Amino acid sequence: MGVVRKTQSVSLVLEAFKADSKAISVIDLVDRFNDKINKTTVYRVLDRLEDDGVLHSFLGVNGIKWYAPCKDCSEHKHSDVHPHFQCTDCGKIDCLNVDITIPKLPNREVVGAQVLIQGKCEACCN
Amino acid sequence: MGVVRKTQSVSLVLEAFKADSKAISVIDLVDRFNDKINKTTVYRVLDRLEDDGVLHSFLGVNGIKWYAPCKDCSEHKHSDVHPHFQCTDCGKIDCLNVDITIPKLPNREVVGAQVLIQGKCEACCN
DNA sequence: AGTATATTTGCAACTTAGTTGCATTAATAG
DNA sequence: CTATTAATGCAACTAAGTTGCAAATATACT
Repeated sequence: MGVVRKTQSVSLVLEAFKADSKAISVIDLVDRFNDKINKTTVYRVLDRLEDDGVLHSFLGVNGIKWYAPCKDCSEHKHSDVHPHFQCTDCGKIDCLNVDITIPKLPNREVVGAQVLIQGKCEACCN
Repeated sequence: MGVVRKTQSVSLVLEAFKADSKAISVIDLVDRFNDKINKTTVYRVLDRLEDDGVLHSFLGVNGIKWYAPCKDCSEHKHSDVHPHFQCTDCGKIDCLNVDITIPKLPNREVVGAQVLIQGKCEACCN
């Protein structure tokens, strides 16, 4: 179901994620492409790529949207239960390959969770 | 150090939290008091109450700011490691009295974490 | 290749959450 | 009850994200 067309904008965005394979904030992407892709288009491309299971999104410390490449996400079932780590020094975000166990909650039906761990990243620890 | 004066605005805001003791979004508070307290003042009162360790803040699903009464938070050391639960049906948020264990991360210094669990709340499960 | 169709894009204008500066008001100390 | 300092209201602003619509472009079909 190639709902997502391989346009120039899509290629550019995907290249950005291939380059450093970390999470990138929408703001950063909009800024990075501000002479090549329109702001609105960046938002829409990211939206489509998320729908297609290529990227997944989450919120950083200030409620800013970030995207990262999906590894184990399929189009319909996003396994977004992995935590993200945001550095308080440089602000960069990594996806962590760790599983966080969400406790069973009586009388509640859990469908997902967002975990954002804050601290100093590997680079900033030196 | 009574840096926070007991003004009318502060009393009104505190009453709101005493009333239902759940988390309340800033948007809700601004709206609730829109004929009694100026929007800017609501933001500033919440800010001060958080500094004083009376309330703690966190972000809901759409990056909207929420506040909840602190139980074990002191003025200088906020023990904000408890998770929050946001209902996907009614949108309300509870503080959970559960501890989430953050895994040890090699080469990183963890200073905190924000955990937002999503699902159906007790009321909406019936 | 050339054309039809549907998706994608750019633009401008808008919405919404949150912030800032500054003059006025009100709480507390003395 | 006055002086001092913190708190408030207002208006204007910032920044992230959205919407509608006309123009452009990718794909499917012949």
